[in-house]
Amino acid sequence: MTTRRRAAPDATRRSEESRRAILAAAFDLVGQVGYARLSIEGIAARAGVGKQTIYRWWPSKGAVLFDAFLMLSEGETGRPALPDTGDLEADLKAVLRSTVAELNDPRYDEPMRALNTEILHDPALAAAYAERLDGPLKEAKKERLRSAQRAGELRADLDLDVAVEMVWGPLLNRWLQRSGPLTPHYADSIVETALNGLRRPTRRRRDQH
Amino acid sequence: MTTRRRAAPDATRRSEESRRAILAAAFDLVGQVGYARLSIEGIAARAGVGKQTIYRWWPSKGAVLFDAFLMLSEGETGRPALPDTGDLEADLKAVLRSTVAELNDPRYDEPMRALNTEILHDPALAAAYAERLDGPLKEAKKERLRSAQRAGELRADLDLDVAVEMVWGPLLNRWLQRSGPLTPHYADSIVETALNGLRRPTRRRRDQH
Amino acid sequence: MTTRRRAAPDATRRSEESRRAILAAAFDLVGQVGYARLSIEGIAARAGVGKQTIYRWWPSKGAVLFDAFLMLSEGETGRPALPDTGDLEADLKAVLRSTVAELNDPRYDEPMRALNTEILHDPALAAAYAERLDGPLKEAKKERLRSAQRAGELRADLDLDVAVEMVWGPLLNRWLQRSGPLTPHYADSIVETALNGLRRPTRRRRDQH
Amino acid sequence: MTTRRRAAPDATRRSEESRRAILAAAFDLVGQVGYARLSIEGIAARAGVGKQTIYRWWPSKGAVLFDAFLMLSEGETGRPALPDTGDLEADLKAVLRSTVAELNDPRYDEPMRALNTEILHDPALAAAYAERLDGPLKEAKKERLRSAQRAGELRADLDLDVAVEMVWGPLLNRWLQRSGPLTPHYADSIVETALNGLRRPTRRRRDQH
DNA sequence: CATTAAACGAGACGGTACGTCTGGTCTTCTT
DNA sequence: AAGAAGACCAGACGTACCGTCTCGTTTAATG
Repeated sequence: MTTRRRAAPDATRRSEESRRAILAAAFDLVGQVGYARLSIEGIAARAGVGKQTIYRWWPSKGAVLFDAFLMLSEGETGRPALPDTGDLEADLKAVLRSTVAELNDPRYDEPMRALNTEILHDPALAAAYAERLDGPLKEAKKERLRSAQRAGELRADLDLDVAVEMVWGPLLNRWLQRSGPLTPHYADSIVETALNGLRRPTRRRRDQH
Repeated sequence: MTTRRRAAPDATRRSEESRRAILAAAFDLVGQVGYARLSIEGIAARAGVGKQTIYRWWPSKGAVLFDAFLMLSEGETGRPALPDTGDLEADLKAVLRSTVAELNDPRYDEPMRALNTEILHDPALAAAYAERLDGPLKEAKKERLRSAQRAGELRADLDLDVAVEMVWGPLLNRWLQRSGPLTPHYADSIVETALNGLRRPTRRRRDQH
Repeated sequence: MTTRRRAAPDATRRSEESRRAILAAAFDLVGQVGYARLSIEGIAARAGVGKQTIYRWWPSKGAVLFDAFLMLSEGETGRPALPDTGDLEADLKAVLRSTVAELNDPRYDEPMRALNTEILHDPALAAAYAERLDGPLKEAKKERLRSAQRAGELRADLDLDVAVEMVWGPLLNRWLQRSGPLTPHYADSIVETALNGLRRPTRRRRDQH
Repeated sequence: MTTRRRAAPDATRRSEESRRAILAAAFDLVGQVGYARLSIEGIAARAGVGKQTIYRWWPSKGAVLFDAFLMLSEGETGRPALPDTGDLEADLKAVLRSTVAELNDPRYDEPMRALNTEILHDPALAAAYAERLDGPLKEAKKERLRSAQRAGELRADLDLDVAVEMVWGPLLNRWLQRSGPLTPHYADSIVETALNGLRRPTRRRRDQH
């Protein structure tokens, strides 16, 4: 379905070169000056492009940024997968530790905060994010959990969406709100707590075996 | 948030009336026009106040908004506490269900998103938030968990900070990123999963008793 | 006005239909939106023509407008001539009165002002105007004066160019600068003043005869 | 009568420094880049002024230019007067010759063409021009003619407005339309022709004395 | 008649300037 | 001295056109 605004630009004539320059400029700039000072004018100037070329193809600053992330993620070949050594706990700890490292890297921190700012206020962008950027990643996470489920490591009746959020939600939240330090130990702690639960294990009845 | 520039304004002469008008205007406006279109000019005009009066007492738009929330929260007397019926699971479910309801209320949704936007980009504001707004609430949450811990409901070796994040992190994250619907059932699901953990319970050894 | 750039376009293939549509659109538009808001894009759109077709055949907006006037004037057959009843004063008054009427007609006023704007700033266009649009008309004016000169009505040593300017200059100037009302009485007044001169007639010496 | 748009700027707070800088910049720029390329942005940049400061006080580019001319003309002390040696013809020739020189000076040519362009299209500006810039000058011209009239040099029944236009109209018109060269000889020719008229003098009857 | 090269409509492109809006500073007058 | 008011410099906003440059698609002269 081709929803069109105004005079529907002709995508077949679109300049691929300009598109890439714009996305690269947007990503670079957001890392340099932060999201608040990121401007369409700045992107256009840095990309060597007319402003109209941005306005013609993107509805908002956030949409440009989103596509910039999309371009990066599409650079990665194939669909993502989490390591599966058979030891779920170790695998999750490894993944969360690397996520922690990434979030502590200022090269990724600022752009990702910028993207999250837009998602926060733009439901359409949030949907696009959920589908195109986070989607494949989340599927990989669920797939890893499903594998562990089949191996009998996880409860059979788990809601995998909730399970994924239980592992990654605390981490992302602490990052977004800066409510605490992001350390490898914290990553481990999340995994252990999520896997074991908060509840004190109760004694099993004797005849259970 | 009375960060000061230059020749420190004399707080004793500060107009309490203007201060309240500004904070009220900020809160009203952010709910009406959204965060992106919230402007200092708009707040000043709505509050019937000169722009300089805002710049004199607050360093940024976010700081005004923060103080607006602070004013609201200080309306609530005493320090907050979670219900404690002795049944942790039921209590948490009740609290999360009411949080879900609040987040679904458009009157709170937009202003709270606005506040989170600022926190996202301003570490100083994030610290202030952690200390003055979220702090007391988080303490209440931890207190409820501590109580359950004392009652033997929770593991003794729990890191309560992580435990709190395990319960509220998924919820806040789903809200911020709009990555799924916020339903009462979802609230319940979080609580159950967090308490029980993801792991399939292993059989206890017989000699445990 | 077929000034050419680059690889001279092949005039034999030129679309007469497009040319007429462009000139008509230009004339219509300048009357509707005024000269300041007349744009090549607007002309092209109104004429149902690509912009390049205009840029291919005309060097400037003014050149298009000039050709539009030229097209109109060439609609009039043969070369123009002023009435010659033998009474110069009456003939000039009649002509100036009709010119006054034309200049007061909003249908002609705006387009002619537009043309004069361009002439004001573009010497090449001024030359083209002098040669192709105003030229024949001026020749007709001079011819009428020459006829009167032959009849002994006018001084033998008159510079006819100056004489023509003496009659039409004041009128055009008042119109361009809106420095006064354009009335039939004004037309008469110009003719009388120009013919008789400003100077008070001196008494002739007796021996002149 | 204080016609106001929007929120009526408070003229008492107006920055005289900015005003002068803007007018000077406008005059300089129009002489350098011509009227077509004169832009509000350019004026603001050259004047070291925010664009809004121009938009706040002037309705159009032409109005700025007009005020720039006005500032210049008000530099001249007192009200203008034409020379009056008692010999009208000589005085007029001197004045027209100096006008011719001025119009041939590129320093004045371009700015004055620019002003005339605006007058051409903006009746309000034309009225302001007639009243404030051209007005005093025209009054001086009429005064000189009136003096000659009193001295018996000119007809008693002359319409002085028409008379003035008869002398200066041809010159201005030839300048605006570039319909011929502006030479000292041309200046003389106009004066002579205007004074003597086009008509061949008729013999006086003998009994006139 | 098919070929073919130019003109054509369409419109994307890098740009410039528009007129508006807001940010943050400074000044003036009032309370 | 603080506050309301608002002018100021600065600069981004989103739009309109500029003049150039492809794109296919007519269309007219030629081989």
